[in-house]
Amino acid sequence: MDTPETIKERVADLRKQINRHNHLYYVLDSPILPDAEYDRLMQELVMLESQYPEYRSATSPSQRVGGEALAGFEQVTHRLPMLSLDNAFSPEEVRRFSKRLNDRLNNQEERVFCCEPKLDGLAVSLVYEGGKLVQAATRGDGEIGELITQNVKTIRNVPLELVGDFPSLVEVRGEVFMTLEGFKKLNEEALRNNEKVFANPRNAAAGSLRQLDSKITAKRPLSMYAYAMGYVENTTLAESHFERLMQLKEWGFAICDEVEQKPNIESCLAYFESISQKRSQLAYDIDGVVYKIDSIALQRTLGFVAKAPRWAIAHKFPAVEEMTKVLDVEFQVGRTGAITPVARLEPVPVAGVTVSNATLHNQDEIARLKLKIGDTVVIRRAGDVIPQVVRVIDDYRQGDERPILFPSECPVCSSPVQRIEGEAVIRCTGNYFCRAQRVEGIKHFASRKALDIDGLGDKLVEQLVSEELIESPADLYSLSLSDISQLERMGEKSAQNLLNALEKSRKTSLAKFIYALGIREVGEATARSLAQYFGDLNPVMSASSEDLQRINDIGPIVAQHIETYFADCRNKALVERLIDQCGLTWEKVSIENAQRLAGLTFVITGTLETLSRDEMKAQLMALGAKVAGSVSKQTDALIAGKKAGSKLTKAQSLAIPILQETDARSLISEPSEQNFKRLIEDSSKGI
DNA sequence: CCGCCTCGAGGTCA
DNA sequence: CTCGAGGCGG
Repeated sequence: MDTPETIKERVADLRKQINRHNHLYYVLDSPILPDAEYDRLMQELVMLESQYPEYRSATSPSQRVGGEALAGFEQVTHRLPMLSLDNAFSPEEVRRFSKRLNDRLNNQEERVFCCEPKLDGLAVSLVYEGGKLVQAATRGDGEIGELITQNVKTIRNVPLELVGDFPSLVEVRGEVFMTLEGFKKLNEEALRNNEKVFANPRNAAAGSLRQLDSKITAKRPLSMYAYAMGYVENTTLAESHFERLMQLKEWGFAICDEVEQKPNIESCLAYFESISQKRSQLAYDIDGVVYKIDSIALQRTLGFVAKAPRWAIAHKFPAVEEMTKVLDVEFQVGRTGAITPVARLEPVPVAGVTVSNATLHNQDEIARLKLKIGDTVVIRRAGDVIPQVVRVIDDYRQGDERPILFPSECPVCSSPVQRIEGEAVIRCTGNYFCRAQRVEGIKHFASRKALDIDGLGDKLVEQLVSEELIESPADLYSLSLSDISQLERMGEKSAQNLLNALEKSRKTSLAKFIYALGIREVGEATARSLAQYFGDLNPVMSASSEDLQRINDIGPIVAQHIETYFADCRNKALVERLIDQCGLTWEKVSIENAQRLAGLTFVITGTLETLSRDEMKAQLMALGAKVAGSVSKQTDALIAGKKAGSKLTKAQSLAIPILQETDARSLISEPSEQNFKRLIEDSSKGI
């Protein structure tokens, strides 16, 4: 008899069996059950769950066959940003990386590294609460990604539930990829069904994860290897990266077999050689190897630069080179008026993609290459993606090649071009009168890293400008439904979508707003520094070049660009209009950061080496911390530089934790209570 | 820069 | 139904 109890038990039993066989098959690679039997178990489970909804579960292995299609992907903010890695293309660069580490750590000891192949797939972030997979997201821009939970659940070697001694909350990062065998089979089947084939395994994997219907994803041969932990709560973790990977393995994740610990940088280079040898026999595509400082404590000390950890580097394989012909060279005008030559190439496949364009950067580059139109050239895809002309093959010259003539006036607005002494680029002097510069400025304003206005792509901006509906970013906000829908290929639906996106973009952050203005040399990182240092726009606008240079990483040139920008009344008018009329707003300082160190009180003493006490104070206060003048029982930690005096003695007598300058900097680059506690613990051990 | 997915526009056809 | 734009990821 099928009593509720027996059904419940059967469901639990099926899940247990399927999970076990999944693990044996996809993680341990040693199946003990025929596929047909596995399928039968799965079918029975799916059937029972559909018949008895009360026994359904978000982490049941039946999730692996996919579920309801979504209307679209939601966005999610990563608890810790997903950073990228610095690249090295030669042993020399790797050794320089090692030297940088040692210099920063102030000693020349050998360091243990964890080495792992760099899989050519896509990074994902998986969040487990109470051991259950509750969220999976793409990397996105590093801060905000897209929720692809139901798609990731179909990946067979991703555990839906963790086993063993796992933390109550853990974010795991890994690479989703397609094995070469899986890719081949998928394309063979596509060919049989007269569907289009995928260009390469990476794109096939990326495309599979972007399916709104997870039932399609479930049919794609995807795998994932975990390579790091992100945010973790409530557990003791190993103090070595390698050991942490082993912990991940214990919790049920697949880890790449080739991961190894190496005692020093030279053995990392030997590892690179051995992986290079093995590369063609591996079951998946890789584009290099990654070296990470193995000690988590050292990782913490080293911290991060703007978008990458200081303690890791990707050692990439040399790019594949191919030969093709330069059909023509065109000139593009960028946002700052820079005129860039672009080579139109005879399309040629390079490492799985067809290349038909390559930037030539500037006049010097063309002179260096001695390039002419009609030349046969060697091209490669440099560092991941951007095609590059490497050299001209002189032997293939026919004699009918034409020289590349640089324009003396802007190809768009016919203003004279200018080459500033010491700069490689030529620039259009038309500035605001140049349509191309205005268009590029608006594109930049709307771009993902700036105000992120969905649906406002290149073509649309060009249309809006050429129809004279807008000439500055501020004009975007006065567009009406009828303005937009009169355009080619813009129906009411698209127009309304754009209006909604514009409305949404009004709420932004100070850093994004500053970045969106498109001030020369002010990229994302600089914009963030400015926002964090000044906390509001007015002080940035009125800051002198000297004021600006007090910020780390802002030198005289960047400072001058910023000062010049805000000195121009047209720019001031634009900013004013954006805020007063268009209604752009942002939270005072970024609240998120402002609260990170809220409630902590520091005292700074002694001479700091890398920045002044005032700067350290400003940085800590920007993160919400208090900085007091004298040590008392209320002080959470004393930051002691060189030649610290009475404050140090007093802190010691009150048993107040003492942080070194490097600790404080680590705290600023990773501002969290958790990190603060760790630093305090580490420092107390040191005493 | 390129490949992939998705969506909307606008055509064709019923 | 087809086409092209837009968004995304590396």
